[in-house]
Amino acid sequence: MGQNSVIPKRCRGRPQIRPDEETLELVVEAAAAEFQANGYASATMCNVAQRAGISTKTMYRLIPRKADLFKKVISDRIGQFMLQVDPAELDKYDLADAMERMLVSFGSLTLSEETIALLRLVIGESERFPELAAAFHEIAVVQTTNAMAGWLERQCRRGALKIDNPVLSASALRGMMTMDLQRSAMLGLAAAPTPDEIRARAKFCAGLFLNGCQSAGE
Amino acid sequence: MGQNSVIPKRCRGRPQIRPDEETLELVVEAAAAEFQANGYASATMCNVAQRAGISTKTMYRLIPRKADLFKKVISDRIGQFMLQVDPAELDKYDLADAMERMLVSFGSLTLSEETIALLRLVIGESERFPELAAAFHEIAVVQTTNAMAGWLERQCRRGALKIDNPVLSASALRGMMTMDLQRSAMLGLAAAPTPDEIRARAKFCAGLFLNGCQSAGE
DNA sequence: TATTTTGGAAAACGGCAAGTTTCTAAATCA
DNA sequence: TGATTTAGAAACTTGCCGTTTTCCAAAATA
Repeated sequence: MGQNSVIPKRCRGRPQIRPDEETLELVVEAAAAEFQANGYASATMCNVAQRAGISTKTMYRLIPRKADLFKKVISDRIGQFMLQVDPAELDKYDLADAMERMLVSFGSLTLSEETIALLRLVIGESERFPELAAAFHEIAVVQTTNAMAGWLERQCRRGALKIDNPVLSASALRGMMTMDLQRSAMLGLAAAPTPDEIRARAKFCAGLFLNGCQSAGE
Repeated sequence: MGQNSVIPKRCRGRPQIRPDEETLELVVEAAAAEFQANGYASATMCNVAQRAGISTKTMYRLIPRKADLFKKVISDRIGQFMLQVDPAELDKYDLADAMERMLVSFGSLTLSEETIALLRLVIGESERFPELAAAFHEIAVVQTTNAMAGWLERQCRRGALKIDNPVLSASALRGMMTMDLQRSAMLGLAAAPTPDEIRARAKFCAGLFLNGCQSAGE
């Protein structure tokens, strides 16, 4: 039985150049480029096939609908959005440094060229593909917010922070860190920020979040 | 000369039902609804004419290209984005209240159904219409940020705040106030927030911005 | 070599939507 | 009333694109 699945059952006729899975992978990569370059409506299946270096016939055998191809492109890429927050690792640093590091991770994730292109596509097509919008939100927003909120809560238990609503605080933190940078990039008005820019903004946001900016108390 | 321009020069033939300007206004409103409902690519000129209650012939006489119609819809609506920050008015309140009020104004502006629909359109079509993206950014982002930054700077001069970079701080403040709410709405996952929700978030953000959340100093 | 299976190029098909045109009715002046 | 000008409905043209199909060369087995 193990042998059956390993040994390729050679049959008559011209053999496939690649297994279908590999060809499909080529198609999905080509489609990602095409959709990102032109958006859903203006992307054409002919272009996708050309980018992939195969004929439309072969492409349609593997993935018969444009809408399905789009869904596959998006959902394959949504999986990248896991924000790794390792509390034990972060505990090695003092509070401000730890928060800064968390924000750098988060910023690098959400401000990459690829993420921004993906988000632009999902927003633009959220009417036509609401299930993609929901999936994106669940993974890229809810889960990363929860990861940050969990870390905040941990700091509260340690007595380092005093927060009533960690989820709300995490949401605010995300917003101050990435909103403007992400939107400028989505609108095509700025390149995705460099690591240095991300670090600088993380440092600023950590300071603001922890200390506020009121001069009265100082 | 004044009379010449006031007296309508009646000429032979069937008179227009409305002056062209009014008809064009109908078209633009109809187009706004159509674009918001379907996006640029899926909106059809036939639907626009139907919504406006006119024929395609009349519509094309007034605005010959779909792309031009889209530009007109968007740029007509970009003008609404002036954030009014009246320092004299805000000075009547204490710092936290004043900031809360400013954030409520800002939130009401940027989190309305209409603004969110507009932003979604601009983002989705920023490849095809980069000049619209640039105009939107200048008016809706740069100018409102500057208005907020100006107010922050004023508070610094009064000694109420201590801020190195008011523009960066304003950007952070905007982000924490609106990012998540706006994105959920843009993705179609939540309705635009109610005035109560906006007020609550403004209060939270003002507190966080002014005081931070570190418990060590308390 | 004959048969079988595969992939590619390109034509064909069908529908849709941008933009045009034709035809007719309405409304006004001479 | 007749000439003139305009609006609108609907048919039409045109071209694009998703999808299917045809035809043929390549590559394997028997």
